Amino acid sequence: MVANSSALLSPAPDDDSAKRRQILEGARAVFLELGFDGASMGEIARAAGVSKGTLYVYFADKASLFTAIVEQESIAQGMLSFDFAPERDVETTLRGFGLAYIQLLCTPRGASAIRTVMAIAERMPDIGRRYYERVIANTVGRFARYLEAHVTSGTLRIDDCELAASQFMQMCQATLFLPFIFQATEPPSAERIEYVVDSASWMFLAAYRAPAGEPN
Amino acid sequence: MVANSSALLSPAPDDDSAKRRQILEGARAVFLELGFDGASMGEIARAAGVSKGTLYVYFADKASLFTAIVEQESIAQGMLSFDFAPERDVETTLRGFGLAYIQLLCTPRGASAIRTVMAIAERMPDIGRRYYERVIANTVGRFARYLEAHVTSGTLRIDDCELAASQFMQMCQATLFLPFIFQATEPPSAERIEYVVDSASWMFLAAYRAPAGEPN
Amino acid sequence: MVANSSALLSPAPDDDSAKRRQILEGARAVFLELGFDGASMGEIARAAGVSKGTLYVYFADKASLFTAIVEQESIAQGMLSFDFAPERDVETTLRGFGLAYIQLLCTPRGASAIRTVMAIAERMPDIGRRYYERVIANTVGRFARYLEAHVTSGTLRIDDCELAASQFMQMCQATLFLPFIFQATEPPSAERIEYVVDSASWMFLAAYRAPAGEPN
Amino acid sequence: MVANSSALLSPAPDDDSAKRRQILEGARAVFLELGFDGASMGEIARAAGVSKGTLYVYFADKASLFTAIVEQESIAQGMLSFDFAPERDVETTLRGFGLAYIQLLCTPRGASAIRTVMAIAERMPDIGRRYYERVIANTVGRFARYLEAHVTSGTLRIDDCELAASQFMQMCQATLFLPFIFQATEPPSAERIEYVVDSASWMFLAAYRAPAGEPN
DNA sequence: CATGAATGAGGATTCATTCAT
DNA sequence: CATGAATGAATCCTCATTCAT
Repeated sequence: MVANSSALLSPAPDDDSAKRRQILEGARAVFLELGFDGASMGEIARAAGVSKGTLYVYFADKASLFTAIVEQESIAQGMLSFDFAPERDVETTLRGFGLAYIQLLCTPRGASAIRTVMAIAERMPDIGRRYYERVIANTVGRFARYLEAHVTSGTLRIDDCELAASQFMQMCQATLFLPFIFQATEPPSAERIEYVVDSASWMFLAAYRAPAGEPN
Repeated sequence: MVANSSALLSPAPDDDSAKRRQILEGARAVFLELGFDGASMGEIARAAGVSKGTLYVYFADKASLFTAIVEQESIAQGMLSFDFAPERDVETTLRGFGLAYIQLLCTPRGASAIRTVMAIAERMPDIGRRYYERVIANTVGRFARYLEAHVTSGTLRIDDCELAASQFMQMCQATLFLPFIFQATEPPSAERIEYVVDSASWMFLAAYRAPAGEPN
Repeated sequence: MVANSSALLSPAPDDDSAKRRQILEGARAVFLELGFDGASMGEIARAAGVSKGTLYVYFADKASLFTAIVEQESIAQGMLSFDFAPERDVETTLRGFGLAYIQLLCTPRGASAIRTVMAIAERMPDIGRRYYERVIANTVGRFARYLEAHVTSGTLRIDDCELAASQFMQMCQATLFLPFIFQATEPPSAERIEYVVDSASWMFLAAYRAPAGEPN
Repeated sequence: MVANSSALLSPAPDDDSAKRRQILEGARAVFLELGFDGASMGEIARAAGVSKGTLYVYFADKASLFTAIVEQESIAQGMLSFDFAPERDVETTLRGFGLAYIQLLCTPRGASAIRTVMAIAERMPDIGRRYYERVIANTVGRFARYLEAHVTSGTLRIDDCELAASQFMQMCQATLFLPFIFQATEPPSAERIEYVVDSASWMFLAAYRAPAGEPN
C-alpha cells in the first residue's frame, strides 16, 4: 500500500513508470509499422496518448526512443524460450521449435521488427548488430548446443552444429517467410507451416541422423 | 509523320530517352543507398546530373520514381541467368547456382535492394509483391523446373519441387545472409561461402538423391 | 497572531527567504552568462538547486526573475564604494577611481552585466534605464560631486562637472573596454590599465587643473 | 538590355541577386531590433517578404544569415569615410570627425548594431572580433595616422597616437552614448552633441597641442 | 510551500513539389 | 523540354509555464 502510493506520488521519469511503458507501447506500434524514417514523433505521441513534449522527458531524441524499442523487442524475442531440454527427443524438438520459430517470424509483429531493423541497419549498425546477436545468434546458439548434446549422445552425426542449426532454421522458412515479408501473400496457414517444418525436419534427419546401430 | 517529326524534335518524356535512363541511374544509386525515406529528390537530381524540375517531367512523384527503380532492378535481377540447363549435372548445378546466388545476396548491391524493398513493403505492398515475384519467385520457379527435369530423369526423388528449390536457396544462406544484412559481421569470405554452399548441396542430395539403381 | 504563526510555518514567498536568495543567485549566474534569451528556466532551476516549479512560486515569469536579477546587480554595482572623500588629493582619487572602474568593467562579471542589459535594452527599456541610472549615472554623479568640491576649493576649474566626470570615465576605457567586450583581445593586463588610466588622469588635469596661484 | 534580361532569367541564388538583398534587408531589420536569439526565421521571412524556405536557399542557417548581416553592416560602417586628409586643420578635423562619429553611434541603426554584436560576442567571438576590427579598430587606426601626421608636422605633441585617438573618440561619447544605448534618454539633440564634441576637442588640444613657437 | 511530470506553442530546418522563364 | 528559384507543409526538438500531488 505504502509502496504503491509512493509510486503514484513520484513516478521517476527514467524508470519503469507507467508513462514510459505507455510511450514505448505507442512507439513500438508506430515504428514497427512505418519504420524509423516513416514514423513521426507526432504520430508516436498520438499513438501513446501523450504530448510530444512528454516523449522528450523520457527519451533524449527519436533515435534513443527507437533504440529502446528495438532493445525491448530484441530482449523479448530473444527470451522466447524454445524448449531445448537435451533429453527431449530430436524429432519432437525439431518440429516444436520449427513451428514456434516460423509462427513468430510470420507474425505481423515478428516480421515488422525484422523489416524495421534490417532497414535501418546500414545507417545505425549498432542497432542491427545488437538485434542480430540477441535474437538470431542467441537462438541459433541455443539450438546448436542442443544438437551438440545429441551428437555426444550418438543420436546425431554433425560436424558443424552452428551451421546445422542455422540450416534447419533457414529451411523452415522455405516458401514461407520471404513471400510474407515482401507482402506477396497472406500469412501462411498453420497447415502450410506444419507441412514445411515437417519437410525441414525430415531433411535435417536424412542428413544428420546417426546411422542406426552405430556405436557412439 | 507529325508524330515522327515531333519525336525527333522533342522526344516524348515517357519513352526510353537518354535523360530518363540518366535519371533512373542516379535514382537507383541514391534509393538503394539511403532507402525511400532517406533519399531526397534533391540528392537524386544531383546524382543524376539533372535539375530537380526535370525529375517531375519524367516521373509524377517520388513514389513513381521509386517504383520505376524497383521495377528496373527487379527485372535486372530476375533476368540474372543462372545456368539451369537441364542436361547439367545436378551436383555442379547446385554448387554453381548456390555460389552465384549467395554472392549476389551478400553483395552491397543485392543486400541494398532487398533491404530497401523489404523496408517499404508494408507501406507500399505492390512494390514488395512485384519484387518478390520477379526476383525470388521467378528464380525459385526456374530452379524448381530444373529439379523437375531431374525428377523426371530419375536423378532426384522430390515430391514438392518448389519447396525443395526454396529449401536449397534458404540453406545456402545459413550463417551468411542474416549476419551480413544486420551488419553484425563483415561480408563472408569466398571460402566461407563455398563451405556453406557445399554443405547445403550435400544435405540436399542426402535427402533428395534418388536411390541408386532405382528405376524411374 | 495568525499571520505570525503562518509566517513561521511557511514564510511568505515574496520576502527575503533563503529560497528566494538561492534562486536569485542561480539565476544571476545563468542570465549573466547566457543572456536573457539564452538562459532557460530549467538551467536556472538546476543552477539554483530548486525545482522548476519553485521558480514560479517566487517569480511570476522569466521576465520578472530577470528584472529582479538586474535590479539586484545594479544595486550591488551602484553601491560599489569608490573613495570619493572630498579631502582626498585629486590625482590620487583620479588614479584610484580609474583603476577600480576599469578593473570592474574589464572583468567577466562587469562585462557580462553590461552585455546582458545592453542586449535587452531595446526590448525591455525599463530594465536598461534603471540599470543605467543606478550604476552609471549614480557613479558619474558621485564623481561629479567630488569634482565640484574641488572646483569650490579651487583645485580644479570645471564648468560642467557632470560632463567632466563622464569624460574621465570614458577616457579610462580608451583602447581597453571595447576590444575586450567585443572579444577582440584578451583582458588587458594590470600594467596596461595603469598606463591608460595614468594618461587619462594626466589629460584630465592638463585640461581642468586650476592655474597655479589663481585665487578661488 | 541583354545583361538585364539575362539577370532576370537566371538570378544566381548566391550572388548579389535582388532576392538576396531583399532577405538581407529584412534580416537586418529583425536582427538589429531583436538580437540573434530574439529574432525568428519566420519573422525574418515575413519582414523580407519571402517564404521561410527561401531563406535557406540563400543562407545555410540562421547563424550564416546573421554573420552576413554583421559583415555587411561592419563593412558599411567601416567604410564611412571620415575626412582625415592630413592637410586639414586639426580643430576642424576633430570637430567634424567627432560630430560624425557620435551622430552614427547615437542613431538607432548604429546603436542596434553595437548592441546586437556585443550581445552575441561571447557565444560567437569571431563575429565580435571582426566587427570590432572592421569598424572600431579601423577608424581608430585611420584617426591615429592623421594625428601622427600632425605630430610630424609639429602641430601636436603626442607619444601614443593610437591611445590619443581612442581617448578622443571615447570623450566624444561622454554623457551621450551610454544613456542612449541603455534607453535611459532620447537620442541627444544636435546641440548637445556639438557641446560635448567641442568640449572633447578642447580637452584634446589642451593636452596634446604642441607649445606655440616650439621648433619641430 | 515544493515538486517535477506534463504540456503545447513555437523554433530551426528540410524537402517534395510547382511554375515562370 | 529543362531549369532552379520559390514555396509551405511537415519534422524534430526546446522551453516557459501549469498543476496534481
